[in-house]
Amino acid sequence: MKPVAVIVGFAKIISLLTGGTVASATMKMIASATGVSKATVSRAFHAPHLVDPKTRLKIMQVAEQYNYVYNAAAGDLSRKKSSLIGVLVPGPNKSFFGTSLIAMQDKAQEEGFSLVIGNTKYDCRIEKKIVEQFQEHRVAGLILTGFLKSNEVYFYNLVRKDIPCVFTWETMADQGLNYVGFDNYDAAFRITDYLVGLKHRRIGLLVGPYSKISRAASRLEGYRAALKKNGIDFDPQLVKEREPSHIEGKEAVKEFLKIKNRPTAIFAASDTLAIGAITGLKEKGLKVPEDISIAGFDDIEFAAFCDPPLTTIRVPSYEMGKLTMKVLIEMIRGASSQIRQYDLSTDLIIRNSCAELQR
Amino acid sequence: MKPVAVIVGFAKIISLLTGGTVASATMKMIASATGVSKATVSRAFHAPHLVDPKTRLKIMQVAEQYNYVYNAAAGDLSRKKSSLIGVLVPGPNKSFFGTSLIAMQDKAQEEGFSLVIGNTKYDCRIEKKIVEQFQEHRVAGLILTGFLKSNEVYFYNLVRKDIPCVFTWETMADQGLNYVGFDNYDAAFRITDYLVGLKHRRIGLLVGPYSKISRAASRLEGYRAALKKNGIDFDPQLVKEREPSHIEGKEAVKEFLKIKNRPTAIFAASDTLAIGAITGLKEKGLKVPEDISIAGFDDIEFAAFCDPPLTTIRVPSYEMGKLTMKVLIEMIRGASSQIRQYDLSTDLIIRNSCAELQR
DNA sequence: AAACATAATGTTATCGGTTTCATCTATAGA
DNA sequence: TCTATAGATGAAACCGATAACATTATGTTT
Repeated sequence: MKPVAVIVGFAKIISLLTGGTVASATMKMIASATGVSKATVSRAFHAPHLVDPKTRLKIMQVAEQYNYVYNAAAGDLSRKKSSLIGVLVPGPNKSFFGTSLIAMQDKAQEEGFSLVIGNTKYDCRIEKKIVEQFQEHRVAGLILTGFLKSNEVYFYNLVRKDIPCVFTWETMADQGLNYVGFDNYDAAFRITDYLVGLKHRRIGLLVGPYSKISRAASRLEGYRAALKKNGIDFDPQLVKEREPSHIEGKEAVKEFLKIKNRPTAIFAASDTLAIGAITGLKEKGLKVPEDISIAGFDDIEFAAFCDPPLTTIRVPSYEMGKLTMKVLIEMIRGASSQIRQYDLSTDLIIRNSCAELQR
Repeated sequence: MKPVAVIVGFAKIISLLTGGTVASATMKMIASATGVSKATVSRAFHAPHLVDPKTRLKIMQVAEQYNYVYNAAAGDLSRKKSSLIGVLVPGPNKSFFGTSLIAMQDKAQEEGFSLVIGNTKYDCRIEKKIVEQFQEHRVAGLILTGFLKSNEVYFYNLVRKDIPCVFTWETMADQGLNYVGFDNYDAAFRITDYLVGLKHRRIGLLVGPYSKISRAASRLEGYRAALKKNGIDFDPQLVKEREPSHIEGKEAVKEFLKIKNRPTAIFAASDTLAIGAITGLKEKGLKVPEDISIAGFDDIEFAAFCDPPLTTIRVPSYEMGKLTMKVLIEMIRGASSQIRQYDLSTDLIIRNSCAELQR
């Protein structure tokens, strides 16, 4: 009853042909089989114009026949270059993984680079270990989604070592750092200000690990600045620092409810956190936005499909990923070591999770 | 007004210390600086028990001082091994990227492997190109989320070449193939059967590119089998083959509505497609599940948060990713070339997007 | 004290390419 | 016809490590 037909073709081929191991061919082998030198074979691949078309053709045929596969490690070694690009990803950030990373991958592939990824899990020891792994692989360049503050000293080494680095998902104050990001501070400011515009004055903030990650810290600052501008006192009680996951959001929101004079609106600085918060609220029998307003950050694909649809900040994840990779590759190739800094713009997306405060 | 404080520490360090390029040190340099041979340095790192503790200490100090970083390409070359694992990802599958890939990454890291990822975009030429890139990098092993049917002949080469390969996200009929998957056929069968249990007899199927991807083909087969079991004739009109994206789902569902004697339920063989379909339906003023039932597949994180919450099949993405990587690494290390096949189980998750047919 | 095992280190070939420099044709210009 | 020059190829060093084998120093056994 199972759909065997689908796979049978493949199965047959394998069972027919499986046999002894085929030791992989080398240029040396191709060379002697063709009757030329290693050097000529090498040229035939990477500098065809330097070799007689006839010779080249013969080499290619022999290579084909021997099932030759180029050895990138050997090539990279002797050429002192690398076709690997390291991408350092923060925690299991869905928004990042889902969109920016794909964009980077797409672009890298087009340009003949392979991506090596590493996930820090917000742990600075892991972060360090991964960067070391990257360096051991002599990556041609590095993409960093910010860095953990505790590793500052460490990171200066990267820049100093002339590994092309570009930061993404945040802007860097330093003039000497390349980045393709957006203004986290400004975005947080705007959405908080929007909430105040809806008459809210007790506004909770549910934010990522700002003591570790400057991106999160900027959002906190933006939030504070918006309060200040509107003459609202900052209340530390109203700030909760959580890792951006659905479950953390759900639990944190319940703590907000316990505060006397509880917030009438919560700005969750990631959609995942926001959606978790909404669930938590529903469990407690509260309605969004009637009883409490929730705003998110990221505009992940599903922000528009949850109930209620989420008011949030749209971050240009795909464009950012693509541009970041583009810039990095240009740095890797180009001689120009000019500093490149791009600030992409974000949008405030108003849906239905925030309402004017009724009283 | 900007939060400069956050980054200023880093900035200062960099501006203070940025200077000339540091040529990266080699074992040879460490050796001569320490007054020992290259071999001893190599041993100091990888076989410390073979070297006098005092010598080792001195080597380590010198290495530290010279800021030495091991060169993996060179090491891999001479050792004829590799610490890279290739992961071939199908299209921009959020569910995969979001969860399985993270799991793989976590596990790989623990074991000292780096991940190289490639995205096929459902294009068999790209798929081939990526696999070639992987081979050029001499990846120690390969994780394949199925393969495009058009590349069958090509893939036999991989298996034949003794690159450890494990397939994931689907089961393979062939006895000689390693996989960690789940039964797509069975899962599709169950959810379709569930729909029939709700009295539906006109059930649409919105499925991934089954002519390219056997995983999708299995879901189609499961759907057909369930219909057959219940004595319902298969109607080709009710099957739409689409790439799994939100937008495709939204548009495809509108075509379903144009069919005379239109379906009363739609099984969308991916949650993304299902959520897109729900949006499309809402746009047309139809209610889910009152007017039409929608079932999904994957149980992505947000399936529980859309409106209405989605009835779907839960796929153990994280466990699958972790186990796949575990199996692969065991294959890479272990001498045992025993075939490993794991079928993980899926669950039918009933939420509110499907209702009994009223008439 | 001779014989031998063991520990610590050095020598050298090798992995699979790239690249510089030298060599050898073949064609063009004088 | 002789030299200049470009075109095609080869020889060999090198990239940065590893590992088999050789060597030397140290300690143990009888």
